[in-house]
Amino acid sequence: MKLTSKGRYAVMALVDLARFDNINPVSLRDISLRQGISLDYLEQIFSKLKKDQIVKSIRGTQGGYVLSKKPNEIKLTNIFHAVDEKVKTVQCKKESKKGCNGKATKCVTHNLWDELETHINTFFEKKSLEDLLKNNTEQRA
Amino acid sequence: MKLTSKGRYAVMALVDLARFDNINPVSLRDISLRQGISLDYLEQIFSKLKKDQIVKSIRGTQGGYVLSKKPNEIKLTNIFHAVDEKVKTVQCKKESKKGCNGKATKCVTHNLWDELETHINTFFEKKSLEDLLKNNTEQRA
DNA sequence: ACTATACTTGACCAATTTAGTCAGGTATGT
DNA sequence: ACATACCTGACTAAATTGGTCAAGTATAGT
Ligand code: FES
Ligand code: FES
Repeated sequence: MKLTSKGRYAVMALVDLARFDNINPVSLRDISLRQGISLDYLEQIFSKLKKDQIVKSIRGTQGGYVLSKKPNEIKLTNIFHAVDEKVKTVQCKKESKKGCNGKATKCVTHNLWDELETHINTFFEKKSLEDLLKNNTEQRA
Repeated sequence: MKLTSKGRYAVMALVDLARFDNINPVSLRDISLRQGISLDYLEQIFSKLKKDQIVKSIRGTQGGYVLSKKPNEIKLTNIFHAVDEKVKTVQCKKESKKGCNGKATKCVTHNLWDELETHINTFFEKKSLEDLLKNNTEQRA
């Protein structure tokens, strides 16, 4: 089970954005430089974040991105959903009654993986961008 | 974040084994048929489980595999460790002081991913094979 | 009006990982 | 002897990841 860079980068970038967008929009170039993430890759990520209305874009010189909501309203769940970083523990179709290897019934471990998925998602639903900002300033103090 | 088949199959196979090894060793062929997992793939998995002393093997006709420990002593952690299904949320080296993109310090989200990793591992440390057996017989009742 | 900045879109790709298969072995109970 | 079933290592097709590249479009400042 591993977290992909896309998910990790999305959160890194948004924390960066949240810290610097107080006055002006933040350009992806700045985030790219500060966080060491490829600019081209960031553009892909932000187009998805925009589609889910987590950020707003301002074009032109001095343009950039701004958060659409307050940091405490942006949960990790929302971010991950936007960039298609989903937790997937089972292989069987969720809706179907069929099991994972084409069996007629759900396999012996199906419930376990469901529990696991819930367990992980709970974490993502609790954590907001604000939590991360707090954590970060505490560290610097 | 997704669970690989190897990890899922390992647990499925061990639950199956735990349910049927009361009297005789269980052959991989039986597990393969019951669980719908490729025999060749199961062999790879069981060689790892054996290396970590989760199962014992008995060769020859009427041979097969047996659990080395009681179901309540086998945690998911042990199983996953054996088959190299590890939880990996950060890209940076754990021991190194350096961050994930070659930066001099840990990135703004490092602590978060660490927390996440702990959160997931806690689940794996709590759950034992026995829990799964119980769950399964309850379902059948 | 021009230009630099910065968002926008879509195609493309190399490297890695996954989820196996295949081909041979070796040990052992009957 | 022979069938069963473990054992070992090499190999591979397909998917995923983590990007790059190219060609735009919109806007602020001069
Ligand atoms: S995981 Fe859903 S049936 Fe096996
Ligand atoms: S995840 Fe460890 S430094 Fe970024």
